Amino acid sequence: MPELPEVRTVVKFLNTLKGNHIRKIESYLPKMFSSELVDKVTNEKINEVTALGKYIIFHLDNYNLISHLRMEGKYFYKDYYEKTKHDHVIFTLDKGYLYYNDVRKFGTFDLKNKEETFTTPPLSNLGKEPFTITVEELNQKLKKSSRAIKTLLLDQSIMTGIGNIYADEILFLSKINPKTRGLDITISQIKELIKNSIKVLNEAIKEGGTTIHTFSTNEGQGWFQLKLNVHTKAGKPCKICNTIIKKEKINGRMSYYCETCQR
DNA sequence: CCCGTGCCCTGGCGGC
DNA sequence: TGCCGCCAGGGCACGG
Repeated sequence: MPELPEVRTVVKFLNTLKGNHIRKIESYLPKMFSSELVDKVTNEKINEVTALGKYIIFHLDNYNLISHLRMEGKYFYKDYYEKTKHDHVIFTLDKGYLYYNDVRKFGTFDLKNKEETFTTPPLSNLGKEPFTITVEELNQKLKKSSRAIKTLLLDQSIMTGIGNIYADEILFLSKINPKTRGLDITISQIKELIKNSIKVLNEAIKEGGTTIHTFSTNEGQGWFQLKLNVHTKAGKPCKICNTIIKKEKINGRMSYYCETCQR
């Protein structure tokens, strides 16, 4: 499931394609990529690809194409044409083909005029990334909520970029129980949360992301799964204190944590 | 306004 | 061995 580090990895790869025009688009899933999008995007040039949280932004000539991979969306580039299973959108470029592949069909595409890109949903709903949020800004959002900190870390309108894997890892490093209410989080804990969010995300970016289910790119898979402390470690001993890692659903999201280290 | 729930979708896995 | 049923999971619509 692509979170900020995986999206950064994909964007790095997509930027190798900039300068290409999108000469033709085949959409096999109009619900995901409508014929109106096909018409508008055809013949536009990919000038730049950037990321915001978990969103990919293709900067075209007249529009910005916003892509979200959700659970299993992937981009593949080949210099030849070969439609495979679960390829839903195929972009013919000046040189080669870009394939959008998505087993669960959860991914989304939005097309925006340049000036409305960041001022309309979905991007206008996002909080800052952990790299730029301040302690005071995060405090303002957490202190009025009785929801669990795990849930709040997943709320993209508070901070953007963190998903289920990294939320568990960040809480472990910060020694915070995932069920702690937002309003019970102290200022020093907020400092820890921001510090560890940056640390975990940067390390994961360095590893090319985390491959737990199927995340991969043309560059291959990511390797951060080898550095996970708690996520997917149910039944195994905590690396710090040997307590067995607990697996528990919190507000509908599977969560992994150490009951001893995270109080 | 705030929060919880259900939905989208399909491969993989547990159970029998 | 084979088949059925259930589950994961990000973001959004909806309802209390």
